Amino acid sequence: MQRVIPKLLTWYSENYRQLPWRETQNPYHIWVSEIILQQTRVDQGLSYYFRFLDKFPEIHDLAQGEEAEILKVWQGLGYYARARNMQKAAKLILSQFNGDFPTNYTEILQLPGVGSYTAAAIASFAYKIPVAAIDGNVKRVISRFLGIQTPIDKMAFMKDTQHYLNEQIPRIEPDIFNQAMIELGALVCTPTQPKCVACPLLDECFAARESKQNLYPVVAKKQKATDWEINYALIEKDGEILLNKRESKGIWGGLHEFPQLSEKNPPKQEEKITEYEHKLSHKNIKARLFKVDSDNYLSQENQEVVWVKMENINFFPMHKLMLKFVEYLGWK
DNA sequence: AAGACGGGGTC
DNA sequence: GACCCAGTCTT
Repeated sequence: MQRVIPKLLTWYSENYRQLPWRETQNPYHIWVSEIILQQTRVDQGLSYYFRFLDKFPEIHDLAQGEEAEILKVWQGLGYYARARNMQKAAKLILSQFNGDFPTNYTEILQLPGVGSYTAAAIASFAYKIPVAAIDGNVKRVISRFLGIQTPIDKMAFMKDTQHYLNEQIPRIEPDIFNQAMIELGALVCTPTQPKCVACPLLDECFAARESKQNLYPVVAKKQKATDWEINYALIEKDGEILLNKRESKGIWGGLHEFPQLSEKNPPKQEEKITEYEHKLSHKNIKARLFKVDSDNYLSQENQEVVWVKMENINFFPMHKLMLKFVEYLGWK
């Protein structure tokens, strides 16, 4: 693609979005932005970026923060392992790198929560290291540009594309090349109705030449959501309610929610307060909230419960489903 | 190699 | 309702 790279870079210089993490070479700031933006749209992540850096201005602050404090900043963004991993990584940077952000691809890749894309993004954006950052945007661009039949979610596609782009990426300003490829996928080479007339790669694009833009990228997997029913218990006593902190691994790890009912405390339909359906990419949840008398509630195993004054409930990090209940109860 | 992991925008 | 977003980790 050497012939179209100059056009790509010119297109980028004339069309890029001005974003706060593009105004800095601070590796910590860039790292924060890249983690937030994993599987997350720019519009959705933008306010979190500012709040996160406001709360944790330096790596040091992140390493020493309370986990609940970090999850509270992350509340509502999803994929909460990202937040927990960031603190692990911050601690690792203090202990293994003397508090300085690692400066090469291999070391950056060692950080928890940092995979091949994020390591390449940080290495190129912060240190101008010529390694291709391949996210969903870039995969789509390359899939169409070369007309690749291998599904983009297969390892072979990533491997081949990494090799291909690592050879194509300019040694001068590799960061701009990566930004340009990502931006092209986000603004022009979009999943549906790509704006090919505005594309700097049009002349050499396989899909455009064959009018097969809609046949690429090829995708193998289609994730199907499974059903999940949750029965929560509203247990109140002396102006306090019971909250459970979820275990750190798995869904909503480390977040707080009402205790869940089970065989030991079966739900009574007549005590139902309200119910919500909550959709995740991998789960269709039907959640009900029951009023449970604190005297009749039997303590359950594997629960880390705490009594909380109602007016303090919002100090605890909670998931979106839980927030629906809190809002319904008028506590938010 | 496949599944788990959130929430939200778009068509 | 399906797709997919500046993906990574676990099994």
